[in-house]
Amino acid sequence: MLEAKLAMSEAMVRVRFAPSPTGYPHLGNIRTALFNWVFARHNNGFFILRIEDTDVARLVEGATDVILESLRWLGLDWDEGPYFQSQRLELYREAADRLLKQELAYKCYCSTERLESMRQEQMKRKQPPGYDRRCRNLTREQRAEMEASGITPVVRFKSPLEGQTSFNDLLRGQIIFENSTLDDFVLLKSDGYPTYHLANIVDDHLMEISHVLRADEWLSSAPRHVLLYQALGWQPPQFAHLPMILGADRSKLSKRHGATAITEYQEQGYLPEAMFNFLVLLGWALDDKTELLTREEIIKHFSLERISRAAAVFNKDKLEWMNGVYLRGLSSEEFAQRAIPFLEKDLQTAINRPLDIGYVRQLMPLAQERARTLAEVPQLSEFFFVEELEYDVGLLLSKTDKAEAIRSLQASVARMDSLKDWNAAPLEAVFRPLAEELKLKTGVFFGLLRVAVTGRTAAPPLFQTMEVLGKERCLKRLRAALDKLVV
RNA sequence: GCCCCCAUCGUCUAGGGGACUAGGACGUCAGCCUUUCAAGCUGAAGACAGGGAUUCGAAUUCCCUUGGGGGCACCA
Repeated sequence: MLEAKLAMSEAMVRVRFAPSPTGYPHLGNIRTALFNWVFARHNNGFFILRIEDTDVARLVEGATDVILESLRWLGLDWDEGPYFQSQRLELYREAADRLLKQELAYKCYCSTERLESMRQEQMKRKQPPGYDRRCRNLTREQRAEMEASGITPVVRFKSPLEGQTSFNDLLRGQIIFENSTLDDFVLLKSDGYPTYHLANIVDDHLMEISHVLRADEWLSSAPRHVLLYQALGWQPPQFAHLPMILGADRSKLSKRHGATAITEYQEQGYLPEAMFNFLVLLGWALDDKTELLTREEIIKHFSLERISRAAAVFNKDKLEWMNGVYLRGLSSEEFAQRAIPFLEKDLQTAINRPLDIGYVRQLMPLAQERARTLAEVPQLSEFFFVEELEYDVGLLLSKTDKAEAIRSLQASVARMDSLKDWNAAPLEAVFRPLAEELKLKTGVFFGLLRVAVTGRTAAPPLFQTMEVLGKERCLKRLRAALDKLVV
């Protein structure tokens, strides 16, 4: 019984996403969250959210909210948390005290100025920068002296001076570091807050995290973490360092790369389901051909073994394509629902709000076929809403001369006037023969009508557009076009 | 400078010794469809970084070089 329980808890997957609220999460951060979440769901495990707010100086107001919002947007629900490290300071202090007591850590009184100039000097001499361990072996007297001078010390870890530290990375195999390349890093800052290294280890242990799936950039500090686990006598979790997502210039994603915050993609009209699908494909693939997968399929098939080791460059074109596919896959009702906020927000202010929902529903399918993002919908459909079309007369005359355009439009007005059944099919049944009568190619004639009716040369199919616009609007617009030509 | 990771079309990737004249997707180009646009369909161009080694056989294994990335804070 006990054994069964042990085996079970051993197999229990508990992963965490542990962002720091020093900025808004970008694609890379969220991809890490997503891999953790999918891994948890695949294994019927737990996905834990932990906010690593131990840097008081760099804390960004509202960042935590944006983190939560980003996760919610993508449907990455968490089973525990959010925990806040700022509320757990006592735990880190206890761990640091223990290490101090066991002489596995020591207090360091060096000033930041000294450390800075030391680093400068090391760089100048092309030496690897790192703490020179001046305080590592202070005598009792020296320490008393420092304490007396009122300096608030930091606590540093006593890294082993020789030997190796290694661990098995689930993606990369055995990773070995020479201890001599590690310096005595800080565990506890002088403000009483822990550094990432300490807090991370304490929490991962206390929260019984089974797998740490984090970005590649952490690989270099992994030996410090392993050493810390050893010093504290704890079993380290399994590590997997995920490939990073790079910007188009192949460097680490940062503010420089434009739309970094994931919430901006929401504003730009991307669907969370498309983003989810796209993101999982950045570093993971099911097979040699599947690109489109539902969330359920992803959960079902996800595995660490199929994660690639190489960093990936974010390819926005592909995201856009995929978003378009998801957009077209929506029911027209669903599409309308999602597009309406964008219409309300971006349609020109001269257009009355609230919009006529019935009318919106009618025209949405025409935009749905063409949009790659929801943000494009207002632009694609604006001509449906404006009272007066604004366009250059020249557009009417791009394929015909003036006399012919006038003659054609007049004939069209006459036919329209007498048309009872205002639908795409009957409209086409009227205008196709009319083109023949006018001795115009359909391309030319329909092109003329298109400009008159939409003010553009590129628009949804003419007769469907006319159907949605309605007889009154169409007549009005043809007459407006005639006015433009006659004047 | 030191340490670590990585390396297949422009980009995302499949490939885990013979099934590879290296597959798919985005993008690009061409054609078809067509009242324009979009979508769709068909096709084309496009990659195993280089050099050694192992092997009957290497995109696949090993080594070196080169290239790219990351780290080296009282930041995470």
